[in-house]
Amino acid sequence: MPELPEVETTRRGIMGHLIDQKVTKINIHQPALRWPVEVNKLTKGIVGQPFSSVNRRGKYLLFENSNGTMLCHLGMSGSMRIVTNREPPRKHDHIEWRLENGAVMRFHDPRRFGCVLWIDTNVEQHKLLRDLGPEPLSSSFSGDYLYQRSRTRKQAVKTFIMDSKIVVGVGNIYASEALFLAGIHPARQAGRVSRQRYELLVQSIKLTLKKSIKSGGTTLRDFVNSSGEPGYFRQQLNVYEKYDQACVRCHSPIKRIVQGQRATYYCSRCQR
DNA sequence: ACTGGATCCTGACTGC
DNA sequence: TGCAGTCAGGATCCAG
Repeated sequence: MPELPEVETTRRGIMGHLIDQKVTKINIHQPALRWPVEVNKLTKGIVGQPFSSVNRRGKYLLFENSNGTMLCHLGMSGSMRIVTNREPPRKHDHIEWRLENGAVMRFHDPRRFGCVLWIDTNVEQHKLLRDLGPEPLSSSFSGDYLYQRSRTRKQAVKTFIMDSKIVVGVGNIYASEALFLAGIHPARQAGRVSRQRYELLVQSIKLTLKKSIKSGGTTLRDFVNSSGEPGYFRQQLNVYEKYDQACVRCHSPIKRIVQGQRATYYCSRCQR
């Protein structure tokens, strides 16, 4: 489910409810997530403390308090909601955090590809974060950067930009969408894209992500924000899940291929 | 160093 | 109705 815009939408939605509110209790109904939740460690780290900030690195959410950092990933089907303490938990609400003002945050994740970890060492050096590429909306993510990193790569440009060691946060939807905007064929070898076209691709990635954040992200099946509402960027998608439909630019039918076990959508006339 | 494939899991949907 | 097969916003791990 969530790519960078959906995670950022979640972060903005939950942040105001959490800051300076002590966590009074944590209930872990299902610890078997992507990695087992370390119940004692996590409980000890967060109960009795308020979170001082909620940050994002790529698709990871980082909840900081004076003891350390709680790191969450929403995986494919995860969402984080703020509800009242009277709302009954739903199926697949695996973890809940109770706050002193009565609000409750719940982590919902049917497929359980997400994770919730407690880190009491330097977060930036954590195994899951230390090798991550730049943030796509930062100035260090430039056409020149992608051009330099790609020179030795024979991999397809689509899987290349989805590699979090290259750049974080570009998932399956936005990779297809950005390549369409930039007019680059998704199967083109990363090492055979010109500097000028990488410049355009970087602009397209930034634009696509920014516009999606403005719309509250993309809901295909089940993404909801912290208030339980869907995102509305789906209406602005040009190619994703548009197989056989007319390209908005040239009207030829949108193609679908599979790359790295993921569906890719593109226009064979507009993208070379 | 780099690449592709298998893998974790549940649910929605399709076709027989 | 039921059952099998396919497909999903991710990304680690491992073999080659």
